[in-house]
Amino acid sequence: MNQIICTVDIVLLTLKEEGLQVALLKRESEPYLGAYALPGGFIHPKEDENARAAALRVLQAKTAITMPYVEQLSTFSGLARDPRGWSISIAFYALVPYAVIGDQAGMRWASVDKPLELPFDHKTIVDTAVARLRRTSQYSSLPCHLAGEVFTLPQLQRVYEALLGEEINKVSFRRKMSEMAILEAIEGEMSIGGAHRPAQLYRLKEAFRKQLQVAQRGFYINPA
Amino acid sequence: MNQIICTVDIVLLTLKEEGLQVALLKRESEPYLGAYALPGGFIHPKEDENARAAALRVLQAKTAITMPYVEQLSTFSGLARDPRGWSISIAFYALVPYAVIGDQAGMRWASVDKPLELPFDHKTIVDTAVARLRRTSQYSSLPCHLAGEVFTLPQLQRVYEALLGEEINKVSFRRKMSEMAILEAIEGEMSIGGAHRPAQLYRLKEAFRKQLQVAQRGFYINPA
DNA sequence: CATAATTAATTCAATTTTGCAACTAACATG
DNA sequence: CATGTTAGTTGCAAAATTGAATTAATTATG
Repeated sequence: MNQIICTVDIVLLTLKEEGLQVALLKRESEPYLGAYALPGGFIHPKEDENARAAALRVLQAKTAITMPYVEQLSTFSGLARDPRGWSISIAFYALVPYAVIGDQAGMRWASVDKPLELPFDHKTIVDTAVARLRRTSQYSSLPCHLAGEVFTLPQLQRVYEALLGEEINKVSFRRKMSEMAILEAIEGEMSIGGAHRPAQLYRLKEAFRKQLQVAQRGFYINPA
Repeated sequence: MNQIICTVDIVLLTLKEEGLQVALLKRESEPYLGAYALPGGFIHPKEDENARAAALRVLQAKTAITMPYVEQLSTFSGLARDPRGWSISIAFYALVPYAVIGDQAGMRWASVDKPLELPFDHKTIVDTAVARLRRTSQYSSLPCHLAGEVFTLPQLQRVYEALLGEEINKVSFRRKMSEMAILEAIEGEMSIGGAHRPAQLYRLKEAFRKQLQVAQRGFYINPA
C-alpha cells in the first residue's frame, strides 16, 4: 500500500585544478540505464542502521572511499522525480581530496560549473550541495576536507579561494585560521618544492575531522 | 519487501512570554496512544505532491494553520526510532506568531528549554530545530516570522533577544535591520499603546515571506 | 656563492563596526 | 500643560578588522 521508493544519493565532491568536481557513475540498471548519475541506491532496512549508514555503504560499494567527510544535505521527494513512482531521496554530500581518491574505474568527474544534464532531479541535488558548500565555506572549516591529509597554508588558502571564487588576503586568511584553531602543525615536516623557503605542513586537528568548526565571522572578501 | 515507514513531523514553534514553545498533540493512535508528540503523519503518495506538501497537509489537518513559514530541517531514519519498524521522518520546522495561532483544542505548548519527554526521537528533532533556529537567528530574517503580521521595531527586537538569549544594542539592531532591508513601514499606521510616543508599524516585505534573508554578519552580542 | 622565489612573521595605519550617551519626538494622563 | 514613558536619531569615541608594507627565512639554481 505504502508504495514509496526510499533511496539515498551522494554528492561526492572534490577539487581539481579545473575547479570543483562532482563524481558521476554510469547507471547499471533502469531507469536511465547507462546514463551518468549521482552514486545512490536503495535503503536496505535489513542492513542499514539509518540513512547515513546506507549512504556510506553505497559509497563504499560504488567507489573505494572509506572515511570521507559526509553530511546530510536535504531530502528530495515526490512523484515527479523518479519515473518508477513516488520516491524519497535522502541526499548527502561528501568531500574528498582529489589526491586521496583520484580517478576510479567507471567514475567520471564533472565540473559543477559547466552545464550538466543528469537524470532524476540530480541536477537540483548537485546545485543544492554546491550552494551549501560554497556558503558554508565562508565561515567554517569545511574546505579543509578538500585539501588533503596534510597541506601547507598557501595550499589551503588556494582551496578556500577556489571555493569562494575570490582572492583572500594572506594575512587575514592566516589570522582567521589561527583564530579557528582547527589546524595543527606537523613538527619537523616541511613541504619541499621549488626554489624557495619550504612551507610548514599542517593537518586538521582530530576533533574537527568529523565535526564542523564554525567561525564567528566569515572571511572578508575584498570587493575588488 | 521494502518495509519502510515514511512520515513527516513538524516542529511548530512560537514565542510566548515564557519563551520559545513547541506545539504538541495528543496521539490518537498506537504506538504511544495518548502521549503528547510532534504533529506528524504518514506521507500519502496519492495526495501529496512531495514531503513538504505532506507536512502542510498534516499541519492543516491537525491545527488550523494555513500559511506558516515552513522549512525542511533534516531527515531522521533507522530501525530504533519507531517501534513499528524501520522508518523515515522528514522533519520540518514551522514558525508562527502566537498572536496568529493562539491556543487550540487538543494542542499543548511546551517550553523548549524545560525538560521534555517525548516519544520516538521527537526530543532529538525538537532540539535540532531549536538549535537551527537559534543559530540562524544570529544573522537572518528568520525571527521575523515569530513576530506577528505587523510589529514595531521594539517588539521585533524583543523577539530577537528572546531567541538569542541576550540583549542587543538598540542602535545596532536598527542599523542591522536597515541594512538587511527586509522590512517595510506601514504608512500612517502607528502602534498604539501606553502613554508614550507610538511606534511605527512594520511588516516583512513580500519577497521575504517565504525566503530567508541572510545578513553578511551576525549581531554583535555584547559580551556583558 | 649570489640570486631568485616563495614562505612566514610582524608592524602599522586606514577603515569599518560598534555601542554609549545624549538628544529630540510623540503621546496619554492627570 | 507639566510629566512620565517609550520611540527614534545623531554624534562620537572606542574597539575591532583589514591589508599594505616590511623584514626575515629558506631553498634551488646557475
